[in-house]
Amino acid sequence: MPSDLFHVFETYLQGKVALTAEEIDRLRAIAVEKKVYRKQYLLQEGDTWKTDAFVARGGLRTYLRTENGQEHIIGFAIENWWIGNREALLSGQPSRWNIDAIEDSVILLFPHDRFDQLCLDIPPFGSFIQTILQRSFVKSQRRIETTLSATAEQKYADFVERNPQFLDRVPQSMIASYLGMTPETLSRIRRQAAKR
Amino acid sequence: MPSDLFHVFETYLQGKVALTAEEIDRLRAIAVEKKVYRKQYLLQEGDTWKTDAFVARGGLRTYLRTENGQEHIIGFAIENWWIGNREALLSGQPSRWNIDAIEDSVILLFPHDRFDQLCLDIPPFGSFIQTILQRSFVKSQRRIETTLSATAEQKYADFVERNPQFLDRVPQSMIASYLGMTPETLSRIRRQAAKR
DNA sequence: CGATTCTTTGAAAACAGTCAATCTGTGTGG
DNA sequence: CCACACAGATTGACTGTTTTCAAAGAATCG
Repeated sequence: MPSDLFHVFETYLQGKVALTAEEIDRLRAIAVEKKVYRKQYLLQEGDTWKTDAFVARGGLRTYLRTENGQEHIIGFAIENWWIGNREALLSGQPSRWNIDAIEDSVILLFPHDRFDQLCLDIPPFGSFIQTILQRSFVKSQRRIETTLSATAEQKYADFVERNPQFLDRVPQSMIASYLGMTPETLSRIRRQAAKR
Repeated sequence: MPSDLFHVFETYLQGKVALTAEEIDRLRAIAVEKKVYRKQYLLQEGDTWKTDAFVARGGLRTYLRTENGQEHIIGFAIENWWIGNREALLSGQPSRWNIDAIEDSVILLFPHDRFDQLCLDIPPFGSFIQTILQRSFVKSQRRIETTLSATAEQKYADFVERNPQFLDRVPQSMIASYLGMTPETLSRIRRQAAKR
């Protein structure tokens, strides 16, 4: 099995931002490929996080584990998504989150210092990344909205509508966790909704 | 009453980012001061939003009104905070949120086009603003965490710890809305917590 | 097939929401 | 200065939803 998945990233960039071959080479030069098999960690709480990370293949989850052992899912990421922990990256502090693989995955890791430098050196790339970040922010605010205003059933309907790509790749119990309810509740809600 | 509160913004910038007098003048040149009295709107759902906005005085709330008339508070902002609707700003679409004043307030409005240009023209300012945005993102993720993992009582304790500056300026019923509970529930929680 | 993991179901308990009434503090007008 | 109105906060009784705990059913994988 060949394992150079940088081309996935190249394809992703196409149509999103116009870069020269040299510029892409500069990105390639700093990319490190990392395989994370199912149930393995990409990041564990307590560790530091100093990279920008792109999922080239597979799927992962980011989650918080509380003192009493409960896991709360912050988010999912599959191929062509960015993943990581902005808080730990900006603060330099140990991560409070965990990231592990739901499927065998391949991640491209870009050391943050160098990545940031490339954002400055290649303005179109920099503003592209900035847009990605701002969209993440908007998404996270949308999630807060839904959390505040929607019933459990509406939350699930909203998730199905906005994230159909996860439905068949993520266990239902993890979706429940992401939505802030127990697996039992989600199961019952689905039964209710199916009746219509 | 003199009404030039740009100096509040200047004071805010000091120590955060080193700008020359000319650079500050360029910011001043595009700033428009707007008074928003208590209960008046800075932004109404359906309107477009094309500015970056800095609160020079007073306090405001951002909230979502659902079909059945319920209000859900997205956030608060007081002097020295930025306020606005990034989703509407980025998309150009009509706002789904409302922003109104909790106290008589004065806002500095920077037309987004020109503001963005200044971020490019004055790199230290640009990266300062970028940092602000990233911190907002991190904050919003923190809020999601708390929503998912904390009990009602923990949510309130967390709010008190992180946002003491709002406690004596925002009605308790609005804090309840922000935390995703009814005013009655918050009242009961406070009584419980006081017993210890 | 057997083991493991995930989902579903049921019954009881805990929790938060609703509705309605009362209480408290603030500010206004007579 | 007092009386009143108003907004916000509290309290109680009740209802509805979600969680918890336990067990049984699917589905998946080696």
